Amino acid sequence: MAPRTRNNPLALAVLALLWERPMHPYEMSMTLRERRKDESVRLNFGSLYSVVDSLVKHGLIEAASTEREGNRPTRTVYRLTDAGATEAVDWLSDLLRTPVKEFPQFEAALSFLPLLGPDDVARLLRMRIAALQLNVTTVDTAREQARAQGLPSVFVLEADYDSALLHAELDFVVGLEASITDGTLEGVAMWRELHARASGSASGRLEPEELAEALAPYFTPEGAAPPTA
Amino acid sequence: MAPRTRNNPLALAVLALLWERPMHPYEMSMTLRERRKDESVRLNFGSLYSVVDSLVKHGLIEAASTEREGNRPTRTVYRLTDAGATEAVDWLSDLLRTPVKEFPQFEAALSFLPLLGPDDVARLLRMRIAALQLNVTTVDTAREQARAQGLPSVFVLEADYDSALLHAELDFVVGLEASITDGTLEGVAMWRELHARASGSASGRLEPEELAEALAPYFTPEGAAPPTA
DNA sequence: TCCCGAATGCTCGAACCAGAGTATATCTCG
DNA sequence: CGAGATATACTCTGGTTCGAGCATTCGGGA
Repeated sequence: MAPRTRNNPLALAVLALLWERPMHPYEMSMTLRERRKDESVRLNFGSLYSVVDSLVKHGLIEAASTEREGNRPTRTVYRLTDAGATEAVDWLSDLLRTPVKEFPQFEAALSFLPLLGPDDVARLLRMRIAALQLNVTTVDTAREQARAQGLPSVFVLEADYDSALLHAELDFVVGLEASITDGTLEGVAMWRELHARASGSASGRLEPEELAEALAPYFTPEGAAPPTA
Repeated sequence: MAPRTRNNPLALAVLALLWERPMHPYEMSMTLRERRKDESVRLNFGSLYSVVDSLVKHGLIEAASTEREGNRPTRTVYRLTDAGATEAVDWLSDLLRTPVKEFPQFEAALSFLPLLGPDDVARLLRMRIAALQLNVTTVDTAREQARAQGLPSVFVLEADYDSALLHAELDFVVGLEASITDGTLEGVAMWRELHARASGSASGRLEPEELAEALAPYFTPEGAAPPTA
């Protein structure tokens, strides 16, 4: 048997839910929604069913019964196996112990920022700031609501984490926007000049050569020799 | 033609690289490595070649020539099309303007934390803290090195962002570990009791019923009625 | 009574991705 | 000077993921 790769955390969610009681897939998805776990784990129907199949194939869960209510499609109810319980604990422990490298899309965007001009970037970042502020209030009111319901913090730590990351991103973006706008970001002058020339050109876009030349001193073919002063 | 989905940021990286000059796929991957962009964009060979194919199919890049050196496999050199340049700018703008929901694995883990006992969790978090501290120093020395090479900050913003997120996570985890250990986290008493009973049981693991009962007051079938005091 | 829309519960295909595998060329080091 | 390590440059395969689509049932209003 293929030695299971732990790629989709939705599988962990399934194991965790079945820990409580046997369920059929649709019920799992509804339960995850009800508990807002779909904010922390990517949930979509197609993936859910294939994840369940894969868990069955690896003996971590098993069909407990198939039932039907009225004339609806039959539902298969699954239960956790011993191997599944062990796997849940192991996997969860691993995730807590060892940070995994993530690739946020915004980070990718930052990598290629110089393609756009500084003024455009600053404008876009201001829009991002507004959106982030909205997200912050959304998350924070959701947290308050959970507290008001008497749900102890232990059960909503994921929201706290989310909030912490959101605030960190917001701070970063605010600082970045400011440093571009007021020109204190190192290299912004060169960046601006590059695009000033470009906007005079036919396309209005940065010309390939310009960018290549600007980068050349730092990334020579021989490998990042520092530009001699 | 299928209206291209913007899922893999590696495609954006390809567009950005070809903006500078035509390249063949292997050269792209090496350039990304050299510039450390593989820290911000998930790069692997298999994906690179399929991403390139897909971009060709959608007319965003095109084969410029095929060449061979000595007896090596032939290389196809690609160049950016006008449509590709537009797409790069649009996509990049979108990524900067609009935050996209990410699903960090650690957040998923936090969602299912109560499966483990508080002492185990605290121990695992202490290991995570050590690992995160190591990552922080790694990222920060890399940044300093880049600065020492004279590379202006505009070209390494992604590292700054990474560092900001890392610090935020570190702070969060340190706080969480402390609040579990000293018992100030709300609900930790109940959590501890749950597992104290479990460890006396045959399996040494939390019994399904225990967890279900603990959760029941907050997530009733009718939908999250607050437990009446 | 009958139709609309929401909820229930799953199926399917196409795209996507990861990473091992392949094959040659060059470099290195005793 | 030969053998292994490293670099070059893909190719293949099989699993994963997405999201639209399908089929049924139920409740509620005209």
